[in-house]
Amino acid sequence: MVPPKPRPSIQDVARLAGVSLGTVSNVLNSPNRVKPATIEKVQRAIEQLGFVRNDAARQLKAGRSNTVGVVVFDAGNPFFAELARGAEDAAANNNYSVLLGNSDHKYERERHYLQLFDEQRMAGVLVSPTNDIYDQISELRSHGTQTVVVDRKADSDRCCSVSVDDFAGGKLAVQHLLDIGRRKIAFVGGPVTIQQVADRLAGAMAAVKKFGPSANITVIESENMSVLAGRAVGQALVQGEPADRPDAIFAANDLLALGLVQAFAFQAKISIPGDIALIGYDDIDFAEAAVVPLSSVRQPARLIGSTALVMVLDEIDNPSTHRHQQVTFQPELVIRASTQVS
Amino acid sequence: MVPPKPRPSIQDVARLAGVSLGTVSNVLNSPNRVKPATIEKVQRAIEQLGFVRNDAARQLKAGRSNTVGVVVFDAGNPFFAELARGAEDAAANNNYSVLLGNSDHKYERERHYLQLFDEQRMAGVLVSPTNDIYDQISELRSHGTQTVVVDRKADSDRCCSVSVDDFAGGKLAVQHLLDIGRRKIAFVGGPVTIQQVADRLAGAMAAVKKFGPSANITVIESENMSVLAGRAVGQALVQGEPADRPDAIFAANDLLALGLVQAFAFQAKISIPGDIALIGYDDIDFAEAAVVPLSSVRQPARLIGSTALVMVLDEIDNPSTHRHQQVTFQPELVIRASTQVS
DNA sequence: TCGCAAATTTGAATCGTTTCAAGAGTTTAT
DNA sequence: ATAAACTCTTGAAACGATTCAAATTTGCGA
Repeated sequence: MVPPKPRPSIQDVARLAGVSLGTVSNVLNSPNRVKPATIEKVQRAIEQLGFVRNDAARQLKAGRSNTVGVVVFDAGNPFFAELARGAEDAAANNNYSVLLGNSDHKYERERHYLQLFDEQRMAGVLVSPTNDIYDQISELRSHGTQTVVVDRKADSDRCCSVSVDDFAGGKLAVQHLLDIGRRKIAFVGGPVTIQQVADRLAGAMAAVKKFGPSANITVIESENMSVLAGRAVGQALVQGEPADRPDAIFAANDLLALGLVQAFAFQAKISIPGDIALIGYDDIDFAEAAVVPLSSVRQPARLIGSTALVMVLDEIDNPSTHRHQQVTFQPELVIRASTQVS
Repeated sequence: MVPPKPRPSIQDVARLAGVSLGTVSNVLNSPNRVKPATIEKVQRAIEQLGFVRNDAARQLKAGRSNTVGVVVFDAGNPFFAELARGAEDAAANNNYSVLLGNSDHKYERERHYLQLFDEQRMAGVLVSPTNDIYDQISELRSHGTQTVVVDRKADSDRCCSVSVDDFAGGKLAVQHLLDIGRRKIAFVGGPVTIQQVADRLAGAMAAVKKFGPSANITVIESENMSVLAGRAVGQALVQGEPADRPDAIFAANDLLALGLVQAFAFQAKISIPGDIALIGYDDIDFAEAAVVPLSSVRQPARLIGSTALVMVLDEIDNPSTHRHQQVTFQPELVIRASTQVS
């Protein structure tokens, strides 16, 4: 059993290479100032010792890190996975790294990650906040960690945010359902305490209201936003009176919509879009690949991620000239078979 | 424009509270040694200044961090998302944090994250390696960063690994297809250079071989392992001669299988399991929720993650008594409608 | 009131980098 | 040959937390 040998430091490298520690540091950080022959010597020593920079010491001296933390509440949701990917791409282009914390819908874990990122003096943080996390975000910001809110418009103008206009998205979806002649609309989603759900619903209602009294919308609140929850709602509809059924459904996300598709398609009880037209939200890969390819409202997930990252970097690099901004992307209607009456 | 005020240090807190910096540190780390009244004073000062510990300094002194890095190649794949979740749960129980790096199938990014974790002196690392990353892992290990390989058996016995017996899984799947009377089996998956795919295929072939000459298996190599790739293969089968079709398919993962389902179900060209029985791999949530609920081979993703994390912690905490081990979980057959001839 | 042990508090030393003024070598221009 | 102007290299001084031996205070019994 060898005692864990201490890792070699820049000192050890310097000693082995026969130079001073300042020179080793220069080789690492500004090789142009060092004579090529010396670089050679130092690099040989680095290799020989297996030296790896200690980022903790480096950060301590520098005062900040080159890493941006991202907190999402469901890393498994394709939308967030895509968003994170966008952030990573943008970071890679700027010599930053992205580390992901998955809060798994748990408030406590979300706090934990924000605390961790604060202690680690992350250069910046991207966070898709649950409802009650705002005070902690402003605390983070007041400590000097630049933060950008994603997938939701920041309440105040004291911080940047990148989001998609969920109201417009909801309106777009329902407008489309009305356009193809449906009048008895149902909204499936929940819990409505989630801001995004509430906004999409509000948009949906606005569309119906604007259309006039011949159309109406009912709200079916689901347990959560998963495939299984969607299927449960779908099964209830299948078992209910056909006369009570809506002729079109707007689901608050694609997972729900997929669950509905499955419940309806099972033994072909309800035809899509014949009996019920169906539109989802997010346009995840599975939407296109469903039995009945699913119409959806596309959110530019990747773009949201990369934009947010660029914004946080701007805030980091130009704290004095930086102006906070709320970027809101417009969602886009994607029409597929589930709302196409041939 | 205020210049970014430097963050308060433990020194500032000490000054404001009128105690020495050692006392502040004690309040933070061993409050039992400090008089309650003093704790009170110090905490007030901490609050007032908005002091947050500087993890870089703490790590520098301590020599190691409380964070475990996890590198996965597709954070969006439900299997890995679940694995990460398991790791996070186990970490949370032990006062560790987990940070996720998504390599997005890119070799270069995988290297980048391993390098980053090395520089950050992560307590440990969990990594699901692509084929060519082994030398870098052993480098990591030789630097003293404890590493556990997940979702793949480590080549050498010099490091821990947690995996699932893919050979057994493949065998299980095909044995089941044979059990329900199918003889003309097809394997869909690819590229076969992926170790996991190769192992599953080998298991499948072993099952057929053991059964005897009345059964046979053909390999249909897919572009990749996505839903779309599965659908492409499925469409080719739909368009081909019915006589050439297999009577059962084993897909190397559920995404492929879902793609096949969709191609077959479209206009009900091929019935499942009537014409072709179908079994997937991974048992992701979508499998149960498919039009035809999908039989699959379940991998205990969450358990893999938590086990791996516990193992890496053991290696961290007891470097001298720690024995490397290769844990291999057995996969489990999950039978659903897609292979049930009623 | 005094003495001694236990309970608190102190602050210098340390971790491994980066920075930067100053020193040492080289070259170029006269 | 000498000054001026470079190019390289050096090493002490941070950064902010933890540790720990030493100093100080407190509590208690006689």
